[in-house]
Parts: sequence; C-alpha cells; structure tokens
Amino acid sequence: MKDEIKAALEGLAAKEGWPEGLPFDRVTAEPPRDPSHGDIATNAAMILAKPVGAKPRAIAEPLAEALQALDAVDSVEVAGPGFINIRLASDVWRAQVGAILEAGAAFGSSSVGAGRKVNVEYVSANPTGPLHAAHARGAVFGDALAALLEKAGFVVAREYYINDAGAQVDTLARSAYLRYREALGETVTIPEGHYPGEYLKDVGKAIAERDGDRWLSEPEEAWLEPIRSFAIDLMMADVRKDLIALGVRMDRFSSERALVQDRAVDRVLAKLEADGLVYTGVLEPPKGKTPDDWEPRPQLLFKATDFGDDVDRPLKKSDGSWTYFSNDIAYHLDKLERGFPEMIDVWGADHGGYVKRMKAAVTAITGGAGDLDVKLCQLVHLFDGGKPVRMSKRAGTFVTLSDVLDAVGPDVLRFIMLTRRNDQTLEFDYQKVSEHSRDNPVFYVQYAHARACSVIRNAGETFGADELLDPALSKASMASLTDPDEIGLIKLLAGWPRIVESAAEAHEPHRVAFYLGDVAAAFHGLWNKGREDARLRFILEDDRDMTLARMALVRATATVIASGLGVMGVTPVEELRE
RNA sequence: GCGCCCAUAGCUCAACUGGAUAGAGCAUCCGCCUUCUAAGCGGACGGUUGCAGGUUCGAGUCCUGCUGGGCGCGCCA
Repeated sequence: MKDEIKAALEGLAAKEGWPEGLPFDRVTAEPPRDPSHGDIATNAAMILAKPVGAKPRAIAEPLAEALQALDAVDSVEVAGPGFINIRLASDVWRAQVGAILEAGAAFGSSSVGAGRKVNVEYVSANPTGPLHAAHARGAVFGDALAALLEKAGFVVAREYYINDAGAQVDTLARSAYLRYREALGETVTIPEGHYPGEYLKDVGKAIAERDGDRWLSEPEEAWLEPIRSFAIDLMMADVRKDLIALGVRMDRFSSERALVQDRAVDRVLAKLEADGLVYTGVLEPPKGKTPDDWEPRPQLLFKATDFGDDVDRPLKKSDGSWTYFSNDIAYHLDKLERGFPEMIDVWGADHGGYVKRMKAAVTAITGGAGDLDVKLCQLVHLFDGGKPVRMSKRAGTFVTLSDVLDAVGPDVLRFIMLTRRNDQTLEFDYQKVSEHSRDNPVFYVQYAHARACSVIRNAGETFGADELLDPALSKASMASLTDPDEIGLIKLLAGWPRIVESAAEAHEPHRVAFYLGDVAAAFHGLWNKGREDARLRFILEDDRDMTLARMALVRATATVIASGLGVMGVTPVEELRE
C-alpha cells in the first residue's frame, strides 16, 4: 500500500510540477493508533507542504482523489492537520483469513532482514557457578530476540561467551581444589575470597574420582591448570543443562581463553596501534570513590575518547596481562571476522558503565563498518505470594535458574520475562504468574489458543474434522464474516507481519507478548458476543457456510498466536483442563 | 563528583522509533452463565506523561537544565 501511495505522490508531483528531491522517505503509511481513523493513514501532505510551498490540504485533496481510484480502497478522507485516512474495502480484509491459513506457521515471516547476518550474544555468565535467576531474563530476552530476527529474515547466530580466562576461574580452581581435599577426607574451611557454594562439592568429588590423590602433595603450579579446566568444563556442563531446560539452544560457545591463546588479543592490539589509538598514559583517579590502594601508574590505554567515551580505557593490568576489556575487543573483532558486522550484546544492568567503551572499541576496530547494539536487561525481583524470595538450596545466596524452573516451568518463565521492556525492572511473583486469571498474561494468551482449538474440536463433531483442516478452510467463502468485531480481529491478525518487522528492527521482543495479549482479548471478546447474540456464535449447526467461515477465522487466530508464542519460545497448549 | 538507565491513571505496565482525543490489566462500582471452556466478556470511574524551558505543522517520545530512584566508576569479569 505504501508503494501505491508513493506512486500516487510521484504522479502528482509530475503533474503539478513540484520541485525535485522531495523528502518522500519521510512519508509514512501505517495504521493509525485510533482505528476510527481508518486502516491506513499517511502524513504525506504535512511532510511535503513546506518543500512544495503549499498548504497541507492543497496537497491532500488531489492525493486523496488519486488514492480513491484504487480498487482496494473503500474510502479516503482528509482529516485533522492534513492526515489522509484510507479505509480498505472489507473484502481485502476477508481475503487475509485465507492467506493466513495458507501461510500457516510461516505467516508473519518477513524478508526485511534480507538474509543479513546478525550475531546475538547473550547469557555469557561466568563459568564459576550455576546460572541464577537473574540470568534468566537475559537468556530469554536474547533467545526471543534471536528468534524474532530470524522470523524477520535475518540470519542469526546465537552465541555464549565463556569468561574462562581471568582471575576468577583461578579462584574457581582453588575453591574446587579445597573441595577435592574435602572429598578425600580432609576437613576444610573455605577462606574469604573463595567460592563457598555447595555445588563445588560435586566438582571436588569428580576430581577425586578421576585423579585419585595425585594432587594432594603437589604445589599449586602443578594442579591449577588441570583442575581449572576440569572445573570449568563441569560448570559449563551445568550451564548448558540449565539452558536446555529453559529452551535455549546456542549455536556457539566462544572461549575467552582460546582467544587469548590464539593471540587474537595481540593481533587486535597491533591493529589499534597501527591506527594510532593506543598510548601509555596515567589515568586520573575515579571521582567520589577512590580505591584505597590507588596510585598513579602509567598504563597502556585505548583512546576511547576519540569515539565518544568519557575517559581512555586501560588495556593491560599492572602484572602485564590483558584486561577483560582487551579480550573483549578481540572477541568482537573475531565476530566481525566471522562475518558479523551486525552484533547485539545482551547484558545485565550492572554492565551499563561498559557500553560506551565497547561501542567505541567496535567502531575503532571495524573502521565504522561494524554495528554493535547493547541491550541492557534490568533487574528481576523475585517474589512468592508477595514475599521476596531469597533462599536457594544450592548456591546459598542466589536463587538458581533451576529453582525458578522447578517452581513455574519454562513456558511461564519465558513469557513473563517478555512482558516488560528490557530496560524496566521486572517483578516476578511465583504465585501470580501461575494463576489462572485475566491478569496473568501467560494464562490469558494460552487460554485463547486452547479455546480456539476447543472450538475446532467441537465443530468437527458436527461438520466433520476433514472440513476443518486448514487447506479446506482456506478456500471457504469468507463473505459471511461481516460483524465489525470479526473484521476487527482479522485486521489485528493481519498486522502480525508488521509487528514482527517493527519489533525486530527495534530489537524489542516484548512487543510480541503485548501483541498476543491484544489478539487474545479480541478473540475472547468475540467469543462472548455469541453469548448475547446466538447468531454470532462460532458454531451454528444450521448454517454450514457461516460456521466454516468462522472456523477459518478461529484457525487463523490460533495460527497467529502459535506463531507468536513460537517466537517467544513458549508452547501453545491445545487444551486447558482442570 | 562523573557516566548510563528509569520516572506515564491509586497499583503494575503499554504506546508501532515525532502523529490526531495517551491505552490495557488490577483495584472500586454496575451488568452478563438452561447456550461452543464465566479460567471469560461488556460498561463506569480514573491523567498537567516528575518539574521548567527549547526544537516544529505536531512532543510521553528529540535537545538543555533541574528533582527523585536504580546501576556503575584503573590493575573484577
């Protein structure tokens, strides 16, 4: 439709002798917020008024006439400051029902991504313990965003960055070593600065089983490396298990240690040096909170300020090893070299202070060709019946992801995590999200899908199940769908591809959850209309044509809900029974 | 002290990247079950979009300055 408006505009421009180079790209054609304004509204007249040198209405009137002539258009009116409101013929909408059924699960898929490759990095929790509840949000967000981008025609890589190179994995190894001694019969106390979690007891036992007592009398230099890599493997095995339980499947796990060993950091540093973006300097102490052991020290610095950061950032620690930042630069260059100029990182809110420098680094190493979007997921506050949840069986201080999965299951967890914009904090109450009521969005949407399936089952008893399969229904005559709420539901369903495109481009998967809530509400509303007016019931045993048309609409509804839930990674249930 | 994020109905949140009269749910009140799942639906009530300016045909959305809350601030990741 937008193309047709543009064509009409160009025709008009030629006819009226408007100047060249009009800002047609700023002209929009989209459904207005208020449905009473029609199906499509365009701001063309207001955008073009100034460059053309005419009043908006003087442009709108002839444009409206041109649009009126189109077959698909029912009526056109000029409104407000110069909006042109277009109402499509209702047959255009009815035809959408068949189109949805023909497309099936593929309905909503778009090609706006045009096969462009996007790398989505998410979770990336340190391999020093089990995933906890806070990781769930980033995991679900990243996974849904990846699915959404795929639906919109991007080629997506889901990726997990394993931070297995820093000091903390040495701490992990030392902690595991103590548990190893414990497993061999010693009584140990876990000193300050080590990981106290009980989960490391299993690691200690596993080391004892594999290696026996060979490390007991060895110095740290001997056992640190083998125990570290063994412990990391076990931790990552747990992480993978939790991710699978949550329904998250990564395409790739990238190891920080492997990058360092591969000299990737040296290479990226050489590149930065060649571009004159590295120097040795002394940083000012941080204001407000000066560390006790602060002393001015010359450091190898990256000129982050050249790319919009507030200060230049250190690349080397005082012991000469690379900072985490250096490794991360190398990692992002690695992504670029693997063919991903478009990158999305999903981080927790506590990494907010890191965004500018990472974007600066990506701009620097890609010469501006790379594009990094960082999505910060705000905190999740867990409640159980209004009371904060703090206890954890395994980790001591944190609620683990598997605790939450045990409590509510993956479908509920995934859906709820997407019912807030990522930059809003989220309250998650075990009891509320398990309720079967209107104010639980998971249930509400699932119920709509189950109800649709139920209707089809019931209709099958009268009309025969074969008649109600999608291929048959898609060819049914939709002419009898005339109720305004039926047309309204069709319009909503037909908007699914638009939702996919806009949510994907904005990197905002939560829009899918809200959209499905709208679809469910429209469907439940239509259902209840049949209670007040029997002719509006979906199944009319004495009116085969009407029933088949409505079954097509019901199936289309179920198809769109299932498609949306698919993007969210939530199972569409076919029956909800107590 | 500096940076990033947030502030929308009594509560929890939306608002399609700047569009028209800012929308839902909960709560409160009034209605709807001999009928396809009432686990639902309809209606009423509810707003100076934290404050003050600015940009333009048009601002919850963009810019500046405040206020309040969250996160972070060399050699942790």
